[in-house]
Amino acid sequence: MANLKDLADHLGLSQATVSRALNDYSTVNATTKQRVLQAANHLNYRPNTSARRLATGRAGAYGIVLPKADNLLMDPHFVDFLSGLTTAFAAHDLDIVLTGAEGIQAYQRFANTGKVDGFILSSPKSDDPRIRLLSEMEVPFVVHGRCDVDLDYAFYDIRNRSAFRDATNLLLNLGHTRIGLLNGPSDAIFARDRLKGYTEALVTNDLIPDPTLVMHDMMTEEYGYRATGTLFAQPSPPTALLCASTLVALGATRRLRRDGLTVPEDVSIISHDDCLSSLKTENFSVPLSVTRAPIRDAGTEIAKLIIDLSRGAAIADIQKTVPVDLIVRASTCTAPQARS
Amino acid sequence: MANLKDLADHLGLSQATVSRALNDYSTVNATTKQRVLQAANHLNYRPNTSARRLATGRAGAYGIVLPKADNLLMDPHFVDFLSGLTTAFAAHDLDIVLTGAEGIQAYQRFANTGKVDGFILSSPKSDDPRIRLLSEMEVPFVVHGRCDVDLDYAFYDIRNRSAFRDATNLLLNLGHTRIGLLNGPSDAIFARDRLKGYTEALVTNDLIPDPTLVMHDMMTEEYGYRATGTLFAQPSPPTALLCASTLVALGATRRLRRDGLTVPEDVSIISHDDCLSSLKTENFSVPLSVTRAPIRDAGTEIAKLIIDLSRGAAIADIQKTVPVDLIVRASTCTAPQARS
DNA sequence: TTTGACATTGAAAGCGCTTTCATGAATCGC
DNA sequence: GCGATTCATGAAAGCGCTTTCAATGTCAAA
Repeated sequence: MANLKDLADHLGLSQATVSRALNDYSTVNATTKQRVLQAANHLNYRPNTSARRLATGRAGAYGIVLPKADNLLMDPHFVDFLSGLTTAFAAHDLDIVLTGAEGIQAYQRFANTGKVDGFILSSPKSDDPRIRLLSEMEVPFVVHGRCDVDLDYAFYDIRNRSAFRDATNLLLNLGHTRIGLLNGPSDAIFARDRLKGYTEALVTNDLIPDPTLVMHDMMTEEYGYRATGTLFAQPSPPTALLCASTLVALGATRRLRRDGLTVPEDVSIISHDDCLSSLKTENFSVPLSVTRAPIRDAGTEIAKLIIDLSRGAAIADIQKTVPVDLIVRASTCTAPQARS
Repeated sequence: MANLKDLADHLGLSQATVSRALNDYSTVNATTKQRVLQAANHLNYRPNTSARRLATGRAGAYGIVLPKADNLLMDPHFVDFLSGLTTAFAAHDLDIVLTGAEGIQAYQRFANTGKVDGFILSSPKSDDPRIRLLSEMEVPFVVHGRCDVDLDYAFYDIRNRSAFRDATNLLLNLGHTRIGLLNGPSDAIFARDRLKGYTEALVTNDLIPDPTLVMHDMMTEEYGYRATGTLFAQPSPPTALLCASTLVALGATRRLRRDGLTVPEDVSIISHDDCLSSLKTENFSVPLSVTRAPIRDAGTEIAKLIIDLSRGAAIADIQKTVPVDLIVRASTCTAPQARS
């Protein structure tokens, strides 16, 4: 395994010029640069990352801290998110460092060791203490989602509120007046935003939101199944369902079918679709109408954002909220009572 | 951000002693050790990882290389696997480095830079070239699963063959003679092993395996749905189904229900269960009978294995094949034709 | 011919840690 | 009470790279 010294000796040059050549400094002669590059390639030279890091002070990696009892890692969405992240990082020769650790001070510990240049925060809580801590430490970070803190921070988020407002409106236009919402966990911001959009649409249409139609929980298949059971056991059950994820929608349809209800004739469904690669909504028995926002995109976008941020971009320029498509397929139709 | 020199100056000691104290050398006086530890804690000192790596030559991290167009990251199992891995690593203050890269030489590039001390290989192909490369490079690595190479390498695997043999036997004992197998991708070793176990059981019971009853594909929900459709469109459809994953089983049950078939009266189902945290088989409408092997355990075990391996354990001691439980729940019963 | 600007390169000082080797001081056996 | 150990510490070399600063040589301008 050749090192810089070997390479320099081999070329009869100083380490300095070789290093400069490899890092494409303009001050080094074009022909020597060529020579160096060739020799490096020939000797299969790879600069030692630790040495370079030590010299430059930059790690070339970004961290994701996974609390031990994390529901992040219980989340199939995380895989697709990671996928987007790593492909985008690969192009810049950056890595992502996954570390399991307990408590908020893990971030501090981690950043201070210089292992990473910054962090990516997933599933932020409403008043997430990590934001304050990292801001104070002046460590670059990008949040996937948003929080309720009066701090300026970089984030990437989708328009959850308008997405669910639009979806609700569509159902209302189809004549549905009792719409169930199988939402995500109540302490998640995205769930709160979706609830806002849903409520907003109802209120705008002079309907009084019925809290018994709204459920909150971790977005598993079973939750979809159970919550649907609960909703339809009510005296006046909904005629339409809004689901927070495709897995939830899957559970919901399973329950509906068990109970002899058909989609969309008896019940319309709109689900939020993160475009998980192992669960495609267009291939559902009844192709699902969805609010569509590929979570993979979040990964690739956040990669770009944190790179910009590390290069000194203003935080205000690293705040992105992207729109969500509403795709109508076969799981939505006119409400039963609105049909002749 | 204090460094070693600051700390040493502050204590009136040399960097050497402080370093030794922090690394718990026995040669340093107990009271000074105390003093150092306290001061370090007080000054919130964290040794710089790059410097330490450079000095020791060890990275304190293991790598997972994700090919760009990877189906690893399309796999919900991967999340649970990672979860196990990181929690086990956290206890040893090790990290995992995720890197996106194309081609096999990515491993070489990656190891040579000293970013990681070794690798974890997922979804090995039958004659996986990575094994040979890494063996030659003498870089520690543990394979999740097994390959068809005549090299000695460290691995962790579950007894796929006996698991599916047992499951098939159970179904045979219940009187089923036509058993569908919704297997994983045909180029995956685990799928091949499962097929072996399945075939073995049939042959042992004097049945001729019918290739039209065996399907291979990526283990998605849709695959379960479609393949089940195909199987039951046959002139003599199966009375039992063996599924390679819970997502596949989910798709299968969806299809069966659509086609008006009930589980287990019309069709018995046994699925392999990796115990994904977002999809629990015990909560299926009809609780699933399963061959059970938590993939999370694979993560925690592999973490231990690679640590041992790096410490110089013999490869022969780092080859683990764990048994799989067969759990009978409500999705299996006597074959229809075997009932009076 | 002298001078200054420019283009290339090298020497060497770090980056922050570990670890070998040397050095005193204290302790022991006899 | 003296050499031989043991204990505890410090000085300093090095890990492999980057980067500042100085030192060449070259060439056009004066």
